[in-house]
Amino acid sequence: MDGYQNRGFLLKQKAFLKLHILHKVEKKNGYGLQILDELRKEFKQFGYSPNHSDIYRILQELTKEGILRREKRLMDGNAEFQEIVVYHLTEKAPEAIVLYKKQMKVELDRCISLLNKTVHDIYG
Amino acid sequence: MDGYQNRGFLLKQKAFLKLHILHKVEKKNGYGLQILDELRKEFKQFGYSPNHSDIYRILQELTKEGILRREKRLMDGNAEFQEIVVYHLTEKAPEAIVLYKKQMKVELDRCISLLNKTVHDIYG
DNA sequence: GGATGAACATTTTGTTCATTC
DNA sequence: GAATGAACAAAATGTTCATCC
Repeated sequence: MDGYQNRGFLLKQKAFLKLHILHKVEKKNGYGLQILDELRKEFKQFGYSPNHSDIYRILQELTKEGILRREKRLMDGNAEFQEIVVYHLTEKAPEAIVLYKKQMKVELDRCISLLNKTVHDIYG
Repeated sequence: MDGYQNRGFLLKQKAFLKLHILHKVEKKNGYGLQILDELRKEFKQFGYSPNHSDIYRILQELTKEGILRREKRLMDGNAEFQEIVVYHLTEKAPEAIVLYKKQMKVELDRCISLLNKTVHDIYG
C-alpha cells in the first residue's frame, strides 16, 4: 500500500474511507454495497453519505495492492442468483494494515489539531 | 456570500481559507501575499502550506460578493514603486461575516466530530 | 525579487450509464 | 430491485506562465 502522503490540507476522502473499509473487513468479510450501507449508517448523523463508486474504487485498489482478495459468492438465502463479491484479508494484509493505521492516526490527529486550532483562534 | 453548503465529507479548503482570511482582514487590512505568509506561518506546525492562487482566488471572490473592497497602494517604505492591493471590509461585511462564521462553526464542529468518531472507533 | 493575476494541468470526487441476476 | 463496475462529468486544487515595478 502506498504510504499515505499529503503535505496539504485535510485528509482526502479516499484515505479516510480506505481506513474505515480496512477496519471493517478486518472485523468481518463483506461485499461492496453492504460495506457502503454500514458506513452510511455510521456517518449519517454527521451528514456524510459516501457514494458507491468511491467504495468500489477503493476495494479494487486494495485488491490490486494485494491487501484484499475477492471471492465471488451467491447471496445467502436468496432465491435469485444474485452474485456478490466478498472481500477477505490476504496474508500480507495484517502487516500492511498496522502500518496504514499508524500513519493514519498521525494524519487524523494532525487534521483534528488544525480544525481545533481554527475553532480556538476564531471563536475564542 | 453564498451560504456554505456541503452535504459531504470534510469541509473544503476554500471555505476554510475564506474563514481565516475574513478573520484576518477583520483584524487588520492586508494584501495578498502578506495574508498568505501569515497563514503559512500559522499552519506551518500542521504541515499545511496553502498556495498563492487559492488566496487570490478567494480575495477576488469576496470582492465580487461585496464583502471586501480593493485599494491599490504603494508598498510602504519601498524605494521602488511596488504596487499592492490592500483589502478592506465593506459596509455589508460585518453582517455577512457574522453569518458565515456561524455557519462555519457548525461545519467545523461537524468535521471535528467525524474525525474524533473515527479515532475513537478505530483506535479505541 | 516581490506582488498580482491568469492560464493551464491534474487530482479528486460525484453522477450517470451498462450489465447481470 | 440489488449488485458491480465502467465511463463520464464536474469540482477542487495545484503548478506554471505573464506582467509589472
